[in-house]
Amino acid sequence: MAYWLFKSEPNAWSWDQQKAKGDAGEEWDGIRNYQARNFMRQMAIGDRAFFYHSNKGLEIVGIAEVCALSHPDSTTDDERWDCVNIKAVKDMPVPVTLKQIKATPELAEMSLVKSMRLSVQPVTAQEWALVCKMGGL
DNA sequence: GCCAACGTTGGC
DNA sequence: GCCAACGTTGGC
Repeated sequence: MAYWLFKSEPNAWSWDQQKAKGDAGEEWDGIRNYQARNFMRQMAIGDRAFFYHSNKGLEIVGIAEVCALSHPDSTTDDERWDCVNIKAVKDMPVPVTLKQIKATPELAEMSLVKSMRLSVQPVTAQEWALVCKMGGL
């Protein structure tokens, strides 16, 4: 199983909205970046992902799971863009902030720090375990 | 709201 | 195929 991180502006699509969708999940559409798309194409059903609030919050607020493989993005006719669906799994008992991540040497290599603008990113097993621990899981 | 970083576009 | 211009993202 692989680990990922999805970024969303809470104004556009928040963790609460994601949770409201329940197990049905929701299409992670609107991605118009090749790197992010390529990562989504690599995802498998059951892969876990952090749900990060950008712009407002700046913290990892929950854990989601990939529940549909990469398919054409329904919000565009442009066939270049694919996306997966994700569903909320659980809240982070204690949200892990960007500030904390930046202050943690073991997490200095995270894409969140290194490639700030990438909206879908891979997370290593080590990073996953540590962030979960910091979040109280 | 500003602005730096960075990805994409398009003219040559 | 290069690179300048432009648009977008996202932290501050």
